[in-house]
Amino acid sequence: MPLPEPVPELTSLDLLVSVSELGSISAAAGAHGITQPAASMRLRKLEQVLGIHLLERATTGSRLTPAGEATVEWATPVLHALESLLVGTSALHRSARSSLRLAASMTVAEYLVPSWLGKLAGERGGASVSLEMGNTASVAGLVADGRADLGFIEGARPPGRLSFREVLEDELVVVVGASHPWARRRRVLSPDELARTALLLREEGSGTRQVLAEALAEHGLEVVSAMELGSTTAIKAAAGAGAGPAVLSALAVADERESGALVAVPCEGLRLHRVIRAVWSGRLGPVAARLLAISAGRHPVAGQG
Amino acid sequence: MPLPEPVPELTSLDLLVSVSELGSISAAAGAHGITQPAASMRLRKLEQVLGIHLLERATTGSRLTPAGEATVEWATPVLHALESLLVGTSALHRSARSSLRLAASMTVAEYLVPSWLGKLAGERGGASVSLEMGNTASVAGLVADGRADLGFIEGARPPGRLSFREVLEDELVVVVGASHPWARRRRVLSPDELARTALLLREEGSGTRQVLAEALAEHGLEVVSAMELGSTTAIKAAAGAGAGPAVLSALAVADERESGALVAVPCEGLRLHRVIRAVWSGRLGPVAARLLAISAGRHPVAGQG
DNA sequence: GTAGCGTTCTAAGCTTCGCTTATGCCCCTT
DNA sequence: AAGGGGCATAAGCGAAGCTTAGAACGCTAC
Repeated sequence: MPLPEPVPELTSLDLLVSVSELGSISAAAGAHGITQPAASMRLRKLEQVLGIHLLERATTGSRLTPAGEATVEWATPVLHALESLLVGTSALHRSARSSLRLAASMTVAEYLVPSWLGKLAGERGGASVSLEMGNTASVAGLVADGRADLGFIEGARPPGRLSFREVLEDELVVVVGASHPWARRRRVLSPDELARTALLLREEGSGTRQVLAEALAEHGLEVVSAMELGSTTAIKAAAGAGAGPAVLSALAVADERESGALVAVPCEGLRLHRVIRAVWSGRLGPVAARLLAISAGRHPVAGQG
Repeated sequence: MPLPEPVPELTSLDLLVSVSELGSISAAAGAHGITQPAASMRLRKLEQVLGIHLLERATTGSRLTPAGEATVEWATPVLHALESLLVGTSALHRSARSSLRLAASMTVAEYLVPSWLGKLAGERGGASVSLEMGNTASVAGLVADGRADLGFIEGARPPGRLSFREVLEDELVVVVGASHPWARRRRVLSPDELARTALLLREEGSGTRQVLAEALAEHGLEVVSAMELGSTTAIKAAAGAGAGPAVLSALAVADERESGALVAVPCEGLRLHRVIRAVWSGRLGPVAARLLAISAGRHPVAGQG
């Protein structure tokens, strides 16, 4: 479902935030490395795109209107989320030398690493971090080979003589779109019932699917797929549209559950837990140790509520 | 602190999400109303801006690389936050006729209304909602005059014969930047101590400042301002930079507390609560009733933890 | 009161970027 | 073997955005 046009520009939203902090258009322009007329035009266009007055301009500077203040408040989470994206993608460059080389499973890399790196950057500015994604085996391999300083794996205990530490617990949850009958269901789901239902799943080989299959296998059951999709996003979109139930990591659906787009269905009698552990080899450097401490800090519980 | 250049385009991120859902560049192009070469160019540029390969192109369609999947996951919160911004700003148009006319105090309008409207839109598509912002008195006036169907006010009990209902409780919290000494403080803050400290505040007349002043007045104390700033954002930025403690609504600093940019300092003996109430006059229409139900639903507790 | 500084808008000119149309190649399917 | 879907390339056009330059306005200090 594409965005409605027209869409405000990220740089213009950022510029508006700067105006609110600095008090004048020209100061904000300077901070962004553009000229004052350019900044003025961008803000005028932003007002036009949003259809509201954002600034009260005066020859002594510019103040935000109440609508402008609200827009700044609404823009802040957009820009924060963008920063996470930039932190994550920039870590994915195969940079030659980095002060910290991470390796992580998909779930950890996608949902946890950017916020950890954000906190790390908040404390020590100039740490260049690289990130490699892979399954548990390949992450363990990178760490064992010394090609990664610190790794994060799911489920299995680390092989060999790697040091490890439990970081947090993840849990798979059954989710459906808000329009699905199960969204209003009160009874707890039984393993049997889940196995009789066609589910939205990743292709064979996905770690999440494997955990689900093993949990069902303990009851002598097998997964039935309604549709095999290529990405977590595709599964979430399909489930949200009511295409059926899906089983995903609680970390992956935290946002959608909060916004109400997806509803978790309580489920009983299945071992859908998995532990996320940090692994490393030898002695940790100072930056790696700091990241480990951040990652093992308090986290919102990924419960099934 | 401006964004680093270059910044990815929102429409390109949205396009990437569509590719991940639809499985091909040309299908995504069609969904966005642009031609296939244009979509191809945008995605190529996005890859260049982010510095990573996002797509595995083939003559049978395109699949996301692992890095592409992660990018989609990271883009999703950006786009969700953007949708909230668009919902909020579009409600601020003074539209001639709307199926629901809201009035709300700044805090409610900024931090709660967009998510309520998002949920409302999720259930009933075509409700056009308008939003007016103001202080408690003006909101009550709009509702009493029949120029708003439903209002949300803070603190005071609604005047006159308006119907009302408690929606949630808000709380003011003392926050400091992560580098401030109080961030690592263990002792609880006393009213006396708070009054002896110069604080970052809005100008006189702000509702938040008034609540703080009244709470201190109960102890015979007065607020001391270190700096008077024009917007909540400016205060948060200054506090985050370590300029001093600020006192803000828990709703306003929820994001920053989660990200660690701001730290709440426990505080004892002050009445920093305020109740947020919905107010209306006469009989509620179906859309207004639905929004009221959404607003009075469960919410994350705005505690002082 | 006047000079000066900082703020804003306007205007003109230029460059650059992005989209569309048209075309060719490749691979899978029938 | 032929057709269709999907992606890339090339050319041309149009528009959008930035910079430089100039002018008006208001506050402040002398």
